[in-house]
Amino acid sequence: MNFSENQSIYIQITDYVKDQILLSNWLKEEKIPSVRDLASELQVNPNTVMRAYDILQQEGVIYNKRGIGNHVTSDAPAKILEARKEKFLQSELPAFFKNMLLLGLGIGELEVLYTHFLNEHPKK
Amino acid sequence: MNFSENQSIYIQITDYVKDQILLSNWLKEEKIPSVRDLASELQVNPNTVMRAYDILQQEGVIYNKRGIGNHVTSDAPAKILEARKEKFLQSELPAFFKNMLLLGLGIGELEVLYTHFLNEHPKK
Amino acid sequence: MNFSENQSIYIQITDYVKDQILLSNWLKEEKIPSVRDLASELQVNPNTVMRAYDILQQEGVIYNKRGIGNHVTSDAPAKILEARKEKFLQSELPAFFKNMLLLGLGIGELEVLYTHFLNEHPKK
Amino acid sequence: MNFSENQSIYIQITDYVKDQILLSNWLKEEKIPSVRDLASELQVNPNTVMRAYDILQQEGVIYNKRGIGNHVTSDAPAKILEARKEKFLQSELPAFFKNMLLLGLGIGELEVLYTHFLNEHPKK
DNA sequence: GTGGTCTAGACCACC
DNA sequence: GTGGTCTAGACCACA
Repeated sequence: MNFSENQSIYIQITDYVKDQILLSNWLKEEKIPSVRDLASELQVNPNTVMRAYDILQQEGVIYNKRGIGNHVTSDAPAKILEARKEKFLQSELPAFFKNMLLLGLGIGELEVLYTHFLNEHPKK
Repeated sequence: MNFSENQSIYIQITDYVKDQILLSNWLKEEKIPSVRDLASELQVNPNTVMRAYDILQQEGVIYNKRGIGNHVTSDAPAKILEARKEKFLQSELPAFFKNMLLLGLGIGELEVLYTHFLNEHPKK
Repeated sequence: MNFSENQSIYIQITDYVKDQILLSNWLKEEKIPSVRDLASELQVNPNTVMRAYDILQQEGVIYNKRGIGNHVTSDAPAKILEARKEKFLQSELPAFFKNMLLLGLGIGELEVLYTHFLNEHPKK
Repeated sequence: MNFSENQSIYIQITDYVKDQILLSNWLKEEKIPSVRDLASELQVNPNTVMRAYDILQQEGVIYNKRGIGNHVTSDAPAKILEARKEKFLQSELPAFFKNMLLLGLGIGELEVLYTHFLNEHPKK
């Protein structure tokens, strides 16, 4: 995995885990990779993975069974999706609209660009 | 002004200055607020404003008349617009469309949200 | 049984066993559940129960008859009660009183709360 | 400061900070010691103090002014007191009453012990 | 084997 | 000066 320079690694790891869950690669109530395993897979220090797991636990996305490992909570996918939606509507959308105004882009032009985008990124 | 937690303050200040120029609040060849004045207005350390002005100078958005102050360059609005457009098309737009897909949002719903936004942010 | 997050499970198991003895659910010289049985009943790893039994043996609360199983010692209730009393008076009581002061709780209010508690936890 | 063996150091540091606030040694909106300063004062690694400060930030007890340092929030004392009260009523009180029952201690005897305690710990 | 804690030390962005 | 991130490595409790 290649990490972006703009964001701290542990945040990118939380996003990575959430993606795996949303993509159903890691299922509800199933064990996820141990701290050490994921660390060696992603080529980072175990402490960094630990920090990501800490955050995910606080967010209720994973939980720990002592001595056994971390597991996906049953409502993890819903929570993740909800949080992303919230963030999109609250912060990304207004910023996007503001940019449209500044750049003089109307909803009509946007639609053209969107159609373009869909053609280049067809559903699998 | 309220600063976001996610970005460094000096970057937000450069954006603020650029916004003022794009909105024609600060005109070409006109003097902009001194480092000290803007610092006290925005409630930040003068060094922070200084750093923002440094960057704006490097980008050719403002220039310094010794002993007088900083001024907007004559091609500032064009430059800023160009850069914003570039960034918008290259990185923001694809990410935005990707999120629309993820959240199952169509161009129709987007139009409704946009109309809403326009009503809440009428042009002066 | 629901285990607290704040304490290790094997400690909670020793407390559980001691409670059973104090409540006369498990009598002197009687056989107590085997490691496996208690483990499956409490939904924990047998090693964890084993560790708890080890400690209880060292404390002289239970003893092992080879090939037969663990039994409550004849002086177990007295020992447990003595230890609890000691701990209660030495550490819990002062901390409790200190908290009462901090929260401005008097002996009168405490009595009300205690009556409440008794109503919700009637003796069998 | 002497740390207990039973609890992780960073938790004890959060309690230490809360105590300072409750005792009005550190006032609302005032700067608290920097990570490095407190670390050297308490003879621990800066990372350990950092972890404590992280938690306190999440709890809304302190907040960070970038490049300047951490400060006590204005509602910190109320929050801390509220949390301690909650914990006392929810977990300490029931455990305490349960012990009273097991040890055959009535409210009358408790009152005697409390009077005793008050005599030994007079208000300053 | 699992996670959790702590240290030492480096480097960085920011003010 | 401030906090924040990351690494390397040790040690421990727990299952």
